[in-house]
Amino acid sequence: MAAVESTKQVSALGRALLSVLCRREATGYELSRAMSNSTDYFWTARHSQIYAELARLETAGLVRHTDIAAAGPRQSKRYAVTAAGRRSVLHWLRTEPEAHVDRDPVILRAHALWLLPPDEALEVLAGIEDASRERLTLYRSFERELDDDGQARTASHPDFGSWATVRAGIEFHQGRLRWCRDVRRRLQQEDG
Amino acid sequence: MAAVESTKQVSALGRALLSVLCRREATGYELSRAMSNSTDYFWTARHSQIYAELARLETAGLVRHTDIAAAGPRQSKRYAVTAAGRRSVLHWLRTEPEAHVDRDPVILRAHALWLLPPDEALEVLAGIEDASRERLTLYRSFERELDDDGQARTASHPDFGSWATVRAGIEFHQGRLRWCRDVRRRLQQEDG
DNA sequence: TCCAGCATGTAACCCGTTACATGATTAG
DNA sequence: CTAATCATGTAACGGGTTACATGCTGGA
Repeated sequence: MAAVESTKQVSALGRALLSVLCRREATGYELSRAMSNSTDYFWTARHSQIYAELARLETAGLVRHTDIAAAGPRQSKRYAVTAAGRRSVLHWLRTEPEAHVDRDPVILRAHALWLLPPDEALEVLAGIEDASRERLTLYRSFERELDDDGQARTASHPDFGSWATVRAGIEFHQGRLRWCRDVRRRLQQEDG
Repeated sequence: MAAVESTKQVSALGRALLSVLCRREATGYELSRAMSNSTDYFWTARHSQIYAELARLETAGLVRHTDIAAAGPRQSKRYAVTAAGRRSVLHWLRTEPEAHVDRDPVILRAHALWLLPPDEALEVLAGIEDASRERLTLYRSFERELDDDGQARTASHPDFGSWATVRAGIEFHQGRLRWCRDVRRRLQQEDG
């Protein structure tokens, strides 16, 4: 008798958690620390969501926990992917990429930018530019760390995944800066 | 006595709708046609959401409708921004840009890519690349149309806003293609 | 003493998607 | 005759954020 392989779909958050747990075992708290700041250009989630999703993954048989002693009042739960969990990640990687709708507030502003006088529009643009520059220096320092460590060059090492996401962040913000330059040029044509 | 200026915050969708209505009056149906496909790299929403949000904007006094004859059984409602609506858009444009968390499925895949053997990872990458190339040709044709029309050069013309969003889409996918190239190189280093 | 960090969890709420519902006109 | 398009709307549900709750340890 084959085990009942989760008929239910794993959510995107579930995949993100599994994908982290494929690297190393972790508690919900550790996962939430790693994912509640979006500084690593990967995936964000709050602890409230993570604890709930871990429970769901466990009933689906994709992760398993062992109780460990903890500093706080409660016991801590160390989660690990099961064989079925790893299989489900690999299966997902082999399926067609899902469509992505991005609702980016910068794009909203861009769409309404014509309503502002050019000099004010330039200010808005400068704000966007500053934010992207800041992100860029952050991601670049991450990339340097990963490159110095060397493991990110090995395609089968977890660091390769980290490098790939950080690189995507870099490329994104470089693109955004180029966009800022393009828009600025047109605004200045008008202004000058 | 000054009118009670909406104490409630306008949602992102609300701002998107106002920003379209600042260009031209429109019915809910027209708005939903314009926004239900994400082909113009601006903002997406379903009609169910749009009709509800328009009602909210109206009670907040930011838009106003006039009934018009329609093809269907119901009357159609043509919406227009009010002075307060236009003010609220301008006010928002002058506030600090909000942070954006993007949960991009491509990034999720990238993070887990090390789990696949290099040749399969290359296939995944090729799929991502194809999707971005397709988008790029679409957006480039939009940009050409806008540039041919000429109005997009005028910073105070609505087309300037369209051009800016389309340009952002182009820059985004160019960045993504560069990313694909970078990742592919590292994978091939491993492979070859 | 008081605050930060550890370590869970629950509940209320908002935003977005999917699906249900209605009914007229027009093109095939 | 049938399907698509016009043109609204409601309801159920899932994902995500914010806020509430608990209680221990270690440092300022």
